[in-house]
Amino acid sequence: MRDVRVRFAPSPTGALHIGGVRTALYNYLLARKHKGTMILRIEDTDQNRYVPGAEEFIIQSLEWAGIQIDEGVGKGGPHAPYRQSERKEIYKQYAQKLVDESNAYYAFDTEHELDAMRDRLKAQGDSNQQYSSGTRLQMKNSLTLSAEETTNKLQAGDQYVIRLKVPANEEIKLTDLIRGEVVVNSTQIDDKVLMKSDGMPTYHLANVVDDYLMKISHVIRGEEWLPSAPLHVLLYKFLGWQNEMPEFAHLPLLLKPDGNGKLSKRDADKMGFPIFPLNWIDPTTNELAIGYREAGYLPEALINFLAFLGWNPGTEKEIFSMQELIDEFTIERIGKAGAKFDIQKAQWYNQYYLRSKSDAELAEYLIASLANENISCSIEKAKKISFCLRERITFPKELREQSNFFFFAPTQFEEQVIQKKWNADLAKVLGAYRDEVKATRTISAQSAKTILDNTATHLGMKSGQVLQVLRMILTGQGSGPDLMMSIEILGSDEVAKRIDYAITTIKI
RNA sequence: GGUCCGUUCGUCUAGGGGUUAGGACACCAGAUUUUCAUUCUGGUAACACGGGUUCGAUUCCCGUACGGACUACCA
Repeated sequence: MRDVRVRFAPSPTGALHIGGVRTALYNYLLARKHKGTMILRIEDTDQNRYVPGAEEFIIQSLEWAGIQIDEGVGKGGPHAPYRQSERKEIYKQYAQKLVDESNAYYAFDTEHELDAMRDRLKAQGDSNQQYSSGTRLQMKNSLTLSAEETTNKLQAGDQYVIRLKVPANEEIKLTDLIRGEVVVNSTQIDDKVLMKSDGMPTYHLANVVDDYLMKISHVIRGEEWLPSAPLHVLLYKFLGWQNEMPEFAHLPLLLKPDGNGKLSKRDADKMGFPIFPLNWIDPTTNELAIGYREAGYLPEALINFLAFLGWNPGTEKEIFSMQELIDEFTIERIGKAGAKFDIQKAQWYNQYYLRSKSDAELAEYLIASLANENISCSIEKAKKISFCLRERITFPKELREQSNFFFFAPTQFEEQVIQKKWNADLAKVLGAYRDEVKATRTISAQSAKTILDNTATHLGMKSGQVLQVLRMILTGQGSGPDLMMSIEILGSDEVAKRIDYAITTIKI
């Protein structure tokens, strides 16, 4: 098997989409599995759609996701430059070669003329209105113009494009690693523009030339490219590179969660989940789209989730680190059908990976988010809080949200609970409990429990009768983490203070 | 419209000529937790349809339906 060299080749027309991350991931997994090379190539041949910042966004996103680039934009390498806009001259040579060998031709048709041709064919009831073997001789190009006219036009600086001369009625076969053999009749393929009038190549030419020059072994890309894959095969053939042609694998698409169609930013917004890996501010609208990172997803969770959208190891194991994915990954086990995007599964993965963090790691996060609000907290306390909350959270930010009562005493209590449970006897128990707690300098969850039991029993009650109210006056909430552990963290002084406040405030 | 690709629980999927069609997420119930969450146990739930081939088809073949992608001087 030849050296595995794969590329992720996005176009900087906006933020990198989550589907793009998956495509990059599959490329990366194959590269790492075979000790190959992962290349990042930027396909910026459309000057009109270029979005500033998109390239940096792509690089940062991959970095965050843990997808490492070995060669390419931002990294360099033996086949630089890796930005297609900087390789114009290279494409021009190959386009010229194709023209010289009569596999391509100059075309001078204006946009208006092209529209007219399509309208005419449509009116005739033609099933497809293409610039192809059937129609090219009715158009204005170097096949219909005399050599002299063509030369004159070129020299006069007339606008032109170079089109591929696709032969009529030839079976073009290709083997897709995911779909098997795909056969298309060349009559179905139109004479694709290879070089645009602005001197830039189109995707088709640039892609084939670069994949050849960069010695790409496997082209792993989205299914939307499958229809044009036969065209690419034809290009390899015309350029004499059929023996070096990469293997193709066209990935099933990520579909929207409800209904059908491919996943779009609109769907994600509607359902309330991120579509981009990182925060992205649209440069034209200035609108902020929250990224997976900022929404609290851990990269290992996202990667595990994404890997399983269309691929599985054939076993019942569902938790995979990047290294395990690399070890197990094979293209053969990629599914054929599109996968609906299910954010609930992503959340489940997130919860799993978040839980596998140590108390110290969670504490670090908690301290940082508290620091943003100028609230100080010792490492010890933060670790205890993390221990209490770790089983209760899906996202890191919940650590801060659910720990609020540790830092701020409740000032009001739920009417319903108080109305229902509060009475003179209970107040008496609470008063006694406060005194006992206050007398205990350092209170532990264990001692908090013992004291409560004793106090309640002594006054003819059961601790269970007091617990709900005690939670309410201590935390302001009807439910939450283990109350005795919470008391330990709060400390005896604070607990006494809060009970005191409740007793003096609540009047029945 | 044309070309290409696809179709197993609600979702992601395993499987494969004879299976109680397996797992995970979600959902529901019970247990644990004197709260909630967690955890544990259990449960509901799928081979798109019609023809072949075959002793037998969810699995192979052909159609149909449905869905998707593509059909630009966009990638």
